[in-house]
Amino acid sequence: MVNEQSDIRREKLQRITELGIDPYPPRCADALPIAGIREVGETEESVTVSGRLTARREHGKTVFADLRDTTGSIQVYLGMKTLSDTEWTLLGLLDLGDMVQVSGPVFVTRTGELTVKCQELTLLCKSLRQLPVVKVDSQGVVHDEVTDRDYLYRHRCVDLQVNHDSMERFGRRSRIITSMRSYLDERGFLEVETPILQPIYGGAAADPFETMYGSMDQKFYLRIATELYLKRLVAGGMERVYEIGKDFRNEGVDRTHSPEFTQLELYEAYADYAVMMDRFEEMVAGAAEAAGTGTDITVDGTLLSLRPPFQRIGFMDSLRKASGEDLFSWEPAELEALMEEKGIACETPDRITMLDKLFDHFVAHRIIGPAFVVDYPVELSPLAKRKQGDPAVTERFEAFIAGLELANAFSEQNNPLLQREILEEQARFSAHREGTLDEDFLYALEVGMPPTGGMGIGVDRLVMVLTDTARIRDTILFPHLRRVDQ
RNA sequence: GCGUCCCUAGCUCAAUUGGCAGAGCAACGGACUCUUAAUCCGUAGGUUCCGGGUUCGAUUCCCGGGGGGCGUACCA
Repeated sequence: MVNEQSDIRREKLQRITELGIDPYPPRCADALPIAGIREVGETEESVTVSGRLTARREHGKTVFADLRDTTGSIQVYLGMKTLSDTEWTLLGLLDLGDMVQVSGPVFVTRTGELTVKCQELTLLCKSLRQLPVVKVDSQGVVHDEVTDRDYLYRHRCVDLQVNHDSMERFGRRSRIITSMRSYLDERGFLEVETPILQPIYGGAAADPFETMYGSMDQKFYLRIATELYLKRLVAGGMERVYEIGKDFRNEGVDRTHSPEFTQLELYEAYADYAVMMDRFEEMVAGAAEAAGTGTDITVDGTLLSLRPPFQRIGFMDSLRKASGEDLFSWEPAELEALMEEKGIACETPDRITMLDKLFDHFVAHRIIGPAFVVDYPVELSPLAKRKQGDPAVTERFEAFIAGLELANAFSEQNNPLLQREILEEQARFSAHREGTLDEDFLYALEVGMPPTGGMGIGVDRLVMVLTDTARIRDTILFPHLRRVDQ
């Protein structure tokens, strides 16, 4: 489709080429980051800076332009007298969005703006698309901010350029992940990669994406968790392992759920869920520092502290307190009546599922935290060990911050006979399973896995908390959108 | 999946009861040698998401489709 705006830019491109200028040169001279130039300040010496043209203010034989790179923005002064004829002509053919390199001394204008006086102008890349022009006035008010989420998600390259917050958020995401990786690396954890395509899926309860493996003529699934493979590695003698990667759950999308999301799973031999609590506390505090927020953060207007130790909340206790009833002694029919009264839907109204839903309703989403919910009923925790002295509950916790479930951890079940029994039982009742046991996982447990603590951390959600972001999609660079046929 | 709201120029948004589709920014032409949402004069820019229907006439009302936002459900 022909569009007048891009026609104009293509024409300019043509004229630039006719000037003997390569609009897409293969390389350019070394340049200082803009932040570096701001540090140096005024100087007679010539500096070189590269960036994208974001604004232009013309005054006849003089032009002021703004140049931006990842480190910041700076004003450039371009005068007809200080440029060659070709450069001056080139300047007239530049558009907002073009990338250029300028060289010259740095001075301060009458109005106090640090400015590079351009004595050499080089085009680095001609932009053929007109991007939205977002302006910020002297009061700091943003004008014409782009708010069309569809447009921004479909063209993240535009979002990153016009929305400073977005660029900032993804920078923080990267630093958060780096800090967690460093934390684990420094403690002797081995980063590994396990299959994304799996013949049998497991490690969580969720609908999988299915695919066909052509040359094997077999159905495969995109993993819903890395758990069962990582435990195989612990059984094999990799005593400390972790994986940061995508899991895929063929489920609905909402503010806190993305079908493709990033999870960090780690397993530590000779440790238990109490050790995992320490790990979580330390990693979150470290990630907060890396994100530049420190441990006192604000999420959706609420102040909270990420300084360890985090609060412990009993699953059953908290439900008892929050509901004012001892729901654990209730009959299923009574629970069902309460569910109906509260308007909580439940497809499989067995006692334990209902208790879990009631917990979500009364407790989970209201936990500001940070807090560890402990003592989960065994029925909800098929891969966790039972608590000594209280076989009704498991050595498991879920970590909550600002109402979000951020982590799930337990002392891993390593009794192969018990694990088989539980998984077989599970397979009989769970709608999510197709009755396929992961025999190779059980084989690994039979070979023998030492006492082990394991944990999964929802990375996208951690980023949400540490960047005060309301939607998980805003922490994912390329969230899924329906395909639109053009 | 269900409910609800939205889709108009490159971007942000108008358009009375159903009556000539408009503005700001960006773009284009011109003026201007320290501006910074630069300013001033002028110009162009539209499949009103798509397809039907009602009507003399549809951006507006109705039906169907597409995409998105929000809420809700599913997600040990």
